[in-house]
Amino acid sequence: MSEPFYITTAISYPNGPPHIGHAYEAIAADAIARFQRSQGRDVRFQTGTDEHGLKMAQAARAEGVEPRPFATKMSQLFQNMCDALNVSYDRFIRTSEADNYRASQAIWQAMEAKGDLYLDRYEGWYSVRDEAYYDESELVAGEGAEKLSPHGSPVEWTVEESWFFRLSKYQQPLLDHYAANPEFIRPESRRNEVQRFVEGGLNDLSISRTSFAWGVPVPGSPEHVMYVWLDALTNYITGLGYPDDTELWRRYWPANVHLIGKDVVRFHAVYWPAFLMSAGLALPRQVYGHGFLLSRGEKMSKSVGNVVDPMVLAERFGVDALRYFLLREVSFGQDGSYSAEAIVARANAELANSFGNLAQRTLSMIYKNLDGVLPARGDASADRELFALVEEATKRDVPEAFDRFAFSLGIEAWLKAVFACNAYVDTQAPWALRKTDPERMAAVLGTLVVAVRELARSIAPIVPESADKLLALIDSGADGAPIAQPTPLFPRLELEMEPEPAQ
RNA sequence: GGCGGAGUAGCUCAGCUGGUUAGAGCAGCGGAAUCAUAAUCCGCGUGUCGGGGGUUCAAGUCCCUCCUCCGCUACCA
Repeated sequence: MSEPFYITTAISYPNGPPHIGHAYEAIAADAIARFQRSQGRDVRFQTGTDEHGLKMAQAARAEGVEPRPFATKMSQLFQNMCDALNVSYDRFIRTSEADNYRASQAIWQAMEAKGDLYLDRYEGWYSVRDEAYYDESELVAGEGAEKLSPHGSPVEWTVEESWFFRLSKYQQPLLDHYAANPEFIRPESRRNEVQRFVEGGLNDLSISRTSFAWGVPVPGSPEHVMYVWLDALTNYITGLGYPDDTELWRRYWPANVHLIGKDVVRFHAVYWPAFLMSAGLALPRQVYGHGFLLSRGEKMSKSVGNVVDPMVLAERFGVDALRYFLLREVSFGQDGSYSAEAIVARANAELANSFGNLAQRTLSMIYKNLDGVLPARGDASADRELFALVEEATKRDVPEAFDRFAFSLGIEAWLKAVFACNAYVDTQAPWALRKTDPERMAAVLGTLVVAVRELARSIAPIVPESADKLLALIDSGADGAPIAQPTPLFPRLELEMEPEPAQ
């Protein structure tokens, strides 16, 4: 049986519709999942929505509905997005599902049994909007005598009975784990940040709330619901059947990678492993904090009005063009920038012109000059050279890069092979051979079709729909049957004038 | 304030433990070709490697310092 590979995205908080950042993470995770499958790994891929907490309850109230139906409606938007973007998840999990309640309560009880939970009073300046308590010293002055959080939101003095988790107890164990597992937090820069943070000392963590009811009830304390991050993080093991000793659980835990945004690194690299240690469970092998997507170099926010709906982009440019752009343009792990011009430029130059046209000119010549029957590959030195080059890219460079999530480097290596194929077409000039040496023409086209097939397989994790379509056409001629007339794989995109963004 | 990262051709960036004339892609300019989605191929880069100082036979690559930007984090009040 092949080696298991469990990958998760962060689960999205659906108090608003999905934006391009959600799409980016889902697409990246999907590319990893598809790539690992192509390498023969037994992949399990989970994504979903994180639906509890005060902000969801408030968003529901603002629409005059109960939290649960509201969450159901919003969650559906995220699942629709994943489906539209060809995100090949095995499970789309919702933290409000019954099995997540059971798993969250089970991990709670395991932590409690360990003696790591205690009841205390929590008091301080609480910001509803930030969903966080602040120290007096962190507050800033607003208009008049008003006190505001560091983010400028109103705060009020709140006293709450709360369950606490002895996070402080895990400071050293966490540091030991980071030291023993250098790959636990990636990229390197995030690892350093987390390490400094933990070295600075950890306070115990308040992990229950009594001020609202939309959450997982705390076992034995029905007036408490769990801190939203606790049941959110639990989703990663809920999806495998925890607390039951299931086949999924034994096979896929610990996860190979939690793919997350850099903003939630602390929850995944500090709190989550501490919870797991407390509950006596294995820790994930890696937490990878990717960068943010910026709009023309600027942060996206509702107030600036530059928030991008991924579904609109997918519709306008095509799912594969969008997927390709995001993984090609952005150096994974770092922040990256998006613009319509950049998508059009990349998609046209690399997908439509370089690769799409290579496939089209190759298959079109076969269709027109060889009655659509795929010829055998050639064995001249030029053919062998091209092969060696394509193999080097598709069998070595691309997989090596994709394996460590270096998508843009992998795609670059892939492109080099595509360029080489186009150069080969030009120097071999099969259209001239048609008259002078038809046999050689067939050999050249045979060489090309094999190369194109390899290239399509290699890029399939990034642009699955187009690659599969091309592979299906080529494979339809595997047994000597004539292939159908090829049609362009990637459309050339137009950059239409768009109205000024709404202010 | 502390810690960390970044500042290299018009644009996006590679440049590991210091060593021949500092690289790639895009854009731009010139040429070739015409099978193909007017797509492709070939050729062309004299850049103060953020500023200054230093170590060294030799520094983009190490040290000091300054400037700018970003991330994490703290404190003052």
